[in-house]
Amino acid sequence: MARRSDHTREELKDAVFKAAWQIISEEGFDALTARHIAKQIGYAPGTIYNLYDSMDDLYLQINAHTLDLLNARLSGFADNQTKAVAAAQMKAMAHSYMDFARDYRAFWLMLFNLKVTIHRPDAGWYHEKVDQLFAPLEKLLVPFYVQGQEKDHKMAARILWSSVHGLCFLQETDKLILMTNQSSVSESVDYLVETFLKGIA
Amino acid sequence: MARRSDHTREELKDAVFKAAWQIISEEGFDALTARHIAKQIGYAPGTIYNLYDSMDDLYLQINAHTLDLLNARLSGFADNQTKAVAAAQMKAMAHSYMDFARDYRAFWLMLFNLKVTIHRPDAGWYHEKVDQLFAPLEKLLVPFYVQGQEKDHKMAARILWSSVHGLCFLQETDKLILMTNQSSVSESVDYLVETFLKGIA
DNA sequence: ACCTGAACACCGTTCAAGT
DNA sequence: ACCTGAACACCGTTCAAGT
Repeated sequence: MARRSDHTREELKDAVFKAAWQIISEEGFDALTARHIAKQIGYAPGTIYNLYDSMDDLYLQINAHTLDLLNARLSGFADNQTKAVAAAQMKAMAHSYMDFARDYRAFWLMLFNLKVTIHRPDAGWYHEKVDQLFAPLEKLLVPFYVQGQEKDHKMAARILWSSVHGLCFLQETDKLILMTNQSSVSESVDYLVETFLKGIA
Repeated sequence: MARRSDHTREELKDAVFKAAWQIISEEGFDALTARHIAKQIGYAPGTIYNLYDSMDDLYLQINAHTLDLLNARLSGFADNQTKAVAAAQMKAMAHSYMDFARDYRAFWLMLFNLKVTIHRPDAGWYHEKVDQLFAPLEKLLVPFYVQGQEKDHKMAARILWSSVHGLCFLQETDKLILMTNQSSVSESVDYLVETFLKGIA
């Protein structure tokens, strides 16, 4: 059909992204296929490959946007407080993460999909977005470490982050049946944060 | 071709399982397809569906066997020790888990593949295998809790387990770039166990 | 009774051909 | 220059037909 003048390249790329986002939120991430998107936007499947390198590329762009949303949600916590306040903030942050996982379930799951690996040479920008996740937690941990303990401080942020994620992930994906009743997941997260902070105090 | 008398049903089912296991270990879990297995054992794809309900069913059987291997590896730790000995045992157990993840990488990853969900009504036996994972850690935590703290005790086992897994998973799948150098992952696990135990002591 | 293999409804990706 | 859509090489799963 030759070039369609009704959309610029950027508009079209955005239309693909938006269609993909909608498909995922309505039907889950495994419903995201090139043919499905093509039908949605009224173009041929091949067109998508004019705009994105591959479906994995598009998948990565989606994940990047999810990380932006997550970073925005986690960056609103105050820093440089007393230990007690910081502890409360950390709990709130962990719950914020769990809420995000529920609010954006399909997108959050995609971040940990084994199908997609990020070993492409140009994915430095993606790893920077991932690194941003640690910053707010590191700030909250400031009152717990003195100068000269930078290594432990950084390590603690990553450990605590991984731990909270581990609990959240195993719970949400039903990979482990961790709890008997619903409420005790957040109870566990609180217990984890409390215990960990008591351990480093 | 009618019935082939060269194999009993059980032998054939076993052949499918073994072929699947081999394919996974040699080419990764995404190489596991019905057609691939069929070619390997010299049967038609349809035959697999005589022996297993679906590919997901076979997938679940593979996971079950992986859990058996994991349970076997983690069950060899002594219990009812002093706190100090128990702490050392817990670290060793955590490292054992990380070693298992590396030794059986493709199989271990399958346990957490989002593609497969275990919401089938007859999967109680599977969840029992999963529950077994907590038992050895619970035993090691005995010296840290007194009577009346059964709830915290059980919760602690699940939290610690999830935390170690979280670290291991994010590291092994490159989902987060947690560490700068290789050695610090096990360092982190040690720090986690130490800090957590200090927190509950 | 067991196994086949064609068939159905899908995939991601490519690329010659059209406008 | 852009888009098509057929083509290629795959999927999981089913089931009439053969022995």
